[in-house]
Amino acid sequence: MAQNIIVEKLVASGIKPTRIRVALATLLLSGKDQHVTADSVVSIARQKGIRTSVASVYNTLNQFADCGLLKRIIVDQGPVFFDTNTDNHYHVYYEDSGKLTDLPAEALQIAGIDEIPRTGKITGVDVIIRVSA
Amino acid sequence: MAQNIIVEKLVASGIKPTRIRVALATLLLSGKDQHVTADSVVSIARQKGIRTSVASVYNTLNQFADCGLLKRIIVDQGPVFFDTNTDNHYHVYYEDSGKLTDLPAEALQIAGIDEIPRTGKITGVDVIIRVSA
DNA sequence: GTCAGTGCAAACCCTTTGCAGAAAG
DNA sequence: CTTTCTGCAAAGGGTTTGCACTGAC
Repeated sequence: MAQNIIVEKLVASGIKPTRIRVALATLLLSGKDQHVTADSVVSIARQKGIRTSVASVYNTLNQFADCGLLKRIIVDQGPVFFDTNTDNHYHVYYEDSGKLTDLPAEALQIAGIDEIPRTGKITGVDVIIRVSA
Repeated sequence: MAQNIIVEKLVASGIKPTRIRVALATLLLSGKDQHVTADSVVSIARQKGIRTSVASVYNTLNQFADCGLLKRIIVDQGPVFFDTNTDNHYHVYYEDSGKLTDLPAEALQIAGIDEIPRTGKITGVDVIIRVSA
């Protein structure tokens, strides 16, 4: 079991590895990249027999996102997506289906970011390519 | 009065120029670029003595956005921003204050968009630079 | 007189919060 | 024991919807 690796990952991020946190981290952080919503995580978790609640899933996802284990992606006024791929990359959003796909950082070359007039430091560069039929 | 220019602009966009639509279009489309929310439009309108409702403001803003007179900008799970600048351009979002500022298209050079693997056509490229203190 | 447009309130979706019970050390 | 975590239900913010009324041709 890679359970101990998951636990280590949580501890390394400053998160106490409780039952729910380990369970959700196992679902989300040990497989391949995926885009989930709070709702979809509740479904997936229950399907796997993990007894939990909406509130706890939100708590956990927000914690994971705040400490960098997940990335929040906002595409519309609907639910927030959480991306298990935390590398620098971009997104393609299919407006018709609501599906979201990754775009590796190499797919786009963006120049000029450092020259942007601003006060404060850049905490993220979100790029969403919207596509429809 | 530039009222007739506003009416022409609505008609040209396929929108029947009713009382509320002309009033809001006058507020939004005749001055300089601004970022508004449904809520802020209700306030501004009432301040100017325009009697209207939340529902009508949403209806109107959504219509304007759907026909290209306004641009929707989604920055977080809060209210949707409507941008009166419909030119191709990007945004800087100040996470601490919730303020949004424009970034002219020339500020960033983005290469590779046309080569993105996709099905369907690109309806928008949203770029948000997130900044915090 | 017809039909779109408007306003109000209720409904809606997603998310957060308050609080009591459970679990962990 | 104490403290944090969890789950439920209720509240919250933003947006949309249902429906009756208004108003323009």
